[in-house]
Amino acid sequence: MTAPTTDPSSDPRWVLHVDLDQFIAAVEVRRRPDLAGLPVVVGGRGDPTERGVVATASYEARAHGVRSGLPLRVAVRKCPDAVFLPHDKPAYEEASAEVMAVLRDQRWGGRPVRVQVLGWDEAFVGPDPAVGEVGWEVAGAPEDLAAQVRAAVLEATGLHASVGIGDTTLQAKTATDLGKPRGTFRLTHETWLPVMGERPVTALWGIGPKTARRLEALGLRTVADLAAARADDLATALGESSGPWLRRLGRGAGTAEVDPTPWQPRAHGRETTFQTDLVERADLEREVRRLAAEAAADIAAEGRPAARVVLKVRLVPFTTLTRTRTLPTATGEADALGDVAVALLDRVDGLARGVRLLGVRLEMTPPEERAGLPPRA
DNA sequence: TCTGGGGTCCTAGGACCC
DNA sequence: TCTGGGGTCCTAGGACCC
Repeated sequence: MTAPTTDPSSDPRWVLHVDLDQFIAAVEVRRRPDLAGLPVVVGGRGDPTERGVVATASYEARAHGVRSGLPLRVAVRKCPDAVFLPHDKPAYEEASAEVMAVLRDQRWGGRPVRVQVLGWDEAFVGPDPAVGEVGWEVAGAPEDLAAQVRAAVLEATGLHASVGIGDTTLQAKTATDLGKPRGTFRLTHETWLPVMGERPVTALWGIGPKTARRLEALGLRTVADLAAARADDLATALGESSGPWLRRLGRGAGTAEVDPTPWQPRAHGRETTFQTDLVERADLEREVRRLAAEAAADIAAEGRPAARVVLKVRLVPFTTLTRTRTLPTATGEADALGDVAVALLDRVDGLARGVRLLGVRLEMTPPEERAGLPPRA
């Protein structure tokens, strides 16, 4: 084994992050071209008088202040002329599969690229490491692969994508936002701090408002602040694992490695927010059993039993809590899992206040280790 | 204005054991 | 009899992402 490259600036490797523009809204417009150019809001059952939030808004609707996560009832006030559509999961899954197939068909340096799927509408795409260091440069610039990918996706699916290029996956993911819509943007070790340094830490993948507030208490507001922070201070304030990880985030650090291993889910769950709060015990039990049965069907499709059952309850007005039971023996049997989930209801106080949401999550036993390999390298 | 549904990972505290 | 330290498992909650 040779030592890994220690000087990142000499490393020729890079990686792309491909992200579809307003994916869900774009899929809807693709099958209803008459909606092109109109404000389109997708979410819930498509009825803005109901409980629900915006999944995706088209750019025309965003111009009115409608964004993901906004309650539909608020969205309709901000943009009364918008077309409201129900969330159609199977349609988006199918469109996603089309896009990922196009990405996997791409070649670079004479070899198939590697694809790491991150969600319905985004993936890392990188050259096969076997292309070799010389080959990376000979094969061309990353901007060429970015253009190739965007053109291929558009031609095959009619959907527009933006692409970020980075020396690390974090840089690539971050760069995509700077290229949107329908664009390409590149970040490198050299340009990371000049471009990102003065931005707030929430611009980083994995830092939300809560972590930002904790960092601000340490005097760290910008990406540059975080990059220059003392590792010890971060570890003390935010945890042995999170502290060092945050510092690496600030520096745009990491690798360009794309992991093409298919995703192995750890759990499947189902949850429902009721249009009117539930109070009756019989209604609660019926809904818990329904959710458990649906989640059981999901794990049965994986061919793996459940090791733990988690019941989630959102009480009126909006208090959310969970109750968990680790099973003595893993099972996939829907009725038995329903019994466990219903029994967990007894460990919740305050059900009489009314229940806004119920959820059942089934955590699966780990998948079989591949034969011939030691467990957990 | 009133807050979805699908996930993952981390942390902290208590129980229990040696 | 005044009290260590480590490891593991379990539970609950928090935070984040798409």
